[in-house]
Amino acid sequence: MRMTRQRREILAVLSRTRSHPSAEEVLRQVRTTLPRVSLGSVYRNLKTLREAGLVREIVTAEGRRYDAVTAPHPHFVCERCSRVFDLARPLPPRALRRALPQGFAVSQIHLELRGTCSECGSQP
Amino acid sequence: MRMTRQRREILAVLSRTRSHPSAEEVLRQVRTTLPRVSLGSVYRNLKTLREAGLVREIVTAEGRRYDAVTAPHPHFVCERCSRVFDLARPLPPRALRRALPQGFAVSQIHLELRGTCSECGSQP
DNA sequence: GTGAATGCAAAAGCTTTGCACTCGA
DNA sequence: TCGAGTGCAAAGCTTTTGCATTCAC
Repeated sequence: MRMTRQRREILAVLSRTRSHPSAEEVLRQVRTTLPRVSLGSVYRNLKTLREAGLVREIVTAEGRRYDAVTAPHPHFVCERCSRVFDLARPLPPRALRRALPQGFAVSQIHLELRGTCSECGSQP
Repeated sequence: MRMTRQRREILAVLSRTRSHPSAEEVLRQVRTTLPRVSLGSVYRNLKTLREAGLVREIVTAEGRRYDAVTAPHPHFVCERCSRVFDLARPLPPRALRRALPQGFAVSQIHLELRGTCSECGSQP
């Protein structure tokens, strides 16, 4: 994998935030440093970085978000402000495995909680 | 909510399968009975039925799927054949709640396991 | 030098929407 | 009857792709 300026910058943007930006938001951030980057390159690089295990894609009802923290951890999606929060990893996988039919092999666990974050909850 | 033939048939299709069809697949099924149904009506009805609590939308990396079983339960997505399977409800919510920051209110829990189903796993 | 990566623009999904017509209550 | 719902087609988004050019190695 060739480390182009675009690729490096996309990775840097994702590494320095915990806000789980969309591809469009990554583009905006990257353009503050490299103004001529195209949206196509952002998508291509997000895919390449994902395949290299450096970036994780989070699919929610609100769209696809990207995360440089690839260790498995659950997310909380606020249904009012659409922000995505990281949660600590709370899952005893034993309980899950017990629910699996014979012959099913798990490679990933996506756990997403939805609701209202503390900030939105304190507003009327 | 007016119970049109289209709406009734869409609900019937979803109720008689456990295969979590996409909107396109719902359309195909409904058209065996009502050949002139449009894709727009399928989407509009899925939305209406969802808002009425009669249908659940499942957002996965493979696209949106629909389910007439609205009781919360986790899913297993096979990464080879893309089929979606129902799992029994195994989650002790207490463990999850402990992971939540102060002030966050949970309205839904989406748990998705990914991997290889027994059928695909037994093939090379 | 050379092939992987880029920018640009077009294309390809998937989902929503505008509009005149239909039909369920 | 009459307004919610429909079919059709167009529009809207997001994501992917083709192609000539650029640039990291």
